[in-house]
Amino acid sequence: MSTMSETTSTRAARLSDVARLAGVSAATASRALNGSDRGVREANRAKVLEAAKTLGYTTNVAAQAVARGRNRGVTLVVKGIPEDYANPIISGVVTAAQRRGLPVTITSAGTDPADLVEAVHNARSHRPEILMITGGRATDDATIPELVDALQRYEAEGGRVVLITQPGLPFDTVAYENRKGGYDMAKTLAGLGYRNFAVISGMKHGLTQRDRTAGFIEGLAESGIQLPADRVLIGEFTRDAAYAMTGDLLRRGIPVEAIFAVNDAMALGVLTFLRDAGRSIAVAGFDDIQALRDVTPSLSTVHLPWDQVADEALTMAMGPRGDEPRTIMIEGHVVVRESTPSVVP
Amino acid sequence: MSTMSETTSTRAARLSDVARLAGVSAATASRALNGSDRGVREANRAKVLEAAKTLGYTTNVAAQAVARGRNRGVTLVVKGIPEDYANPIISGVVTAAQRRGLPVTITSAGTDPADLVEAVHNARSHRPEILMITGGRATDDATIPELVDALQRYEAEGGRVVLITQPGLPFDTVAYENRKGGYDMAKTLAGLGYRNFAVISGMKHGLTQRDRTAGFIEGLAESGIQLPADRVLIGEFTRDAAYAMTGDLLRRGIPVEAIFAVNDAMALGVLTFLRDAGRSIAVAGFDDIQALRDVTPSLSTVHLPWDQVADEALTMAMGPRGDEPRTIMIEGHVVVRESTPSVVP
DNA sequence: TTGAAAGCGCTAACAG
DNA sequence: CTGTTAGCGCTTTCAA
Repeated sequence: MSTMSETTSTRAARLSDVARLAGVSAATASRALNGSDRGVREANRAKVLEAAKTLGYTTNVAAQAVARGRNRGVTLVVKGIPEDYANPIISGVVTAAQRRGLPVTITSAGTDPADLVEAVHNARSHRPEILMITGGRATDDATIPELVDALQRYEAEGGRVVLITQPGLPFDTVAYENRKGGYDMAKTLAGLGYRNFAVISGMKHGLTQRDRTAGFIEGLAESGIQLPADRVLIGEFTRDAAYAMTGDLLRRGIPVEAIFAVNDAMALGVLTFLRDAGRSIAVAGFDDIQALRDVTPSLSTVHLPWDQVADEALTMAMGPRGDEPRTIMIEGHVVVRESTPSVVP
Repeated sequence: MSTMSETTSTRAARLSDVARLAGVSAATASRALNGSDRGVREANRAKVLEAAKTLGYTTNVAAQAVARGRNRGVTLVVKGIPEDYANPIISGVVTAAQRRGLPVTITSAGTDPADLVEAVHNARSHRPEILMITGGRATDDATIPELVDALQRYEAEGGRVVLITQPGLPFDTVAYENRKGGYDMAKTLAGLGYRNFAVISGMKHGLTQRDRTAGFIEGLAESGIQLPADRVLIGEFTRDAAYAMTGDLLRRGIPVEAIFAVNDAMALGVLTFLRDAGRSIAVAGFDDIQALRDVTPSLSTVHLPWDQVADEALTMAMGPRGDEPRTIMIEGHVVVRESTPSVVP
């Protein structure tokens, strides 16, 4: 009668189906397919593998996770994927995990602090072995206690937590020498002959930008240059905000020779504004993200070894847990490119 | 004796713990916490919610998935995350799913066709409601049958599959009018006054680039311009390959006025090479990815509405399945920017 | 509206 | 090396 439309909702093949077809017990099939054990006779293993293939069997990871109590692999929580399309940490972690044969699951949290907490709750509900969190943190973040609580509970339950970028929380952390990077950049720019600076920075309470800015100011001071407070502009941590801030800055008519943006995305905004405005001012950034390598002029910045960051994080997560939370600091180094030509005679 | 180190490996709170604390049955707790039902007295619901909070309870999604037979949300399989850091589809899907309150899981497949198959197997093992796959496909891809098989099984088991970008497979698909885009671009460039062209294209059997190239050639032909076969260069589908290919092209000494790269990433490679070589030739791309908006000269390209693409895909996936696989074609439109100035007198 | 009980598909002792 | 037997934590009939 009815046209043979595919209403036939097959049941997915289960382990027991495979076992039956192979003529072994479910336990043996399990061992052959997913067990870390070696204990399966070769003949049986082959039979099971073949049965699985003809049945199109796929492990039900959910069931596996329930039985084992944990999900294999790492869950990476990233703040604001939609905005930050070129997040270098994502590809770093994916690559590093792939190399170790670990499945990675990426989940995106909104940019709001509360979103992060929610995303962590979600991630936790998947019971992954490793939970990695990346994205800046602010000192005035009211959700921190809640976040820490959720994470601590998670660790108490046997999960491993590694934070990237957010030092100061009681968990294993990989962070960068933001202050030193800013400091080095200041020295470098001073060495290049610049004297009049401005800093384009992000949210007032953001840890990352605060340290980078502080380091920069310190470096200038050591070079005998005082940075007036009104030369530090603060706004959103984005390219667009930086674009706008640069406009504000120039409109004030201050004779700036070089602008330090606390990250590359913002530096890009600065660069673009200057180009649009037909102004020629030196610009430096921080991060050295891949996505910017074709920008003109090429951007002077503080290079951060992203793959290494990801790798250290994973190594930490896979090793035994220490008595105390550890923090690995990654150093960057200044790379001078075209955006900051020497002005020394 | 022993320092009170945190060896206490707590068990994660379970539903039954919550139920006990709230003084109700597990069934009721379940209904209050995750059930779509309404049938729980308000007083009880409140008690359960509070108990869950004090216990720091998080649903065990794995167990939930086992019990329900499916995992809520969409799993997005992306080809080659590490390389393609600026994949516009990722952010589109994340955004669209977020808007609908659907959890998204992103998994990365290598660039090799076999990797895709493996990634699909993996994704399938999570039993998500919706499986979305994105990434180009080649006509000579030997793994297609296997891929189709895995996907069909998945659908037979009740899952929903949506392909983005890979028309011609028996699944619901969202694709772009690649041919038309290439065609329009050719007409546009011809209208701008260009006469001598070259095309920088990707893998020989790649569907996407093939269509874009074919459309472009057709558009030129209609404008009375024949494109000699040796003006179509073929290589990897990447910025770096395009960079190298442009070098090859110019070394041949052919008088090219405009280069059409089949995607923006490649166009970027072309642009950069030309800049490095100090040559001034018009360049056009395809995709209009966000990441390139600050490039100089700004890139003329075929704009594709990525968010709409993602949205259509999700709408398709959430609606009822049709008798036949449907394909939604998304049209792009040419955007002329600085990289292709008019040469008409 | 609520609870008891029977699974969901898999793994992990424990014998054999 | 292999099978048997319990669960893992949650949902979902089915009765009450």
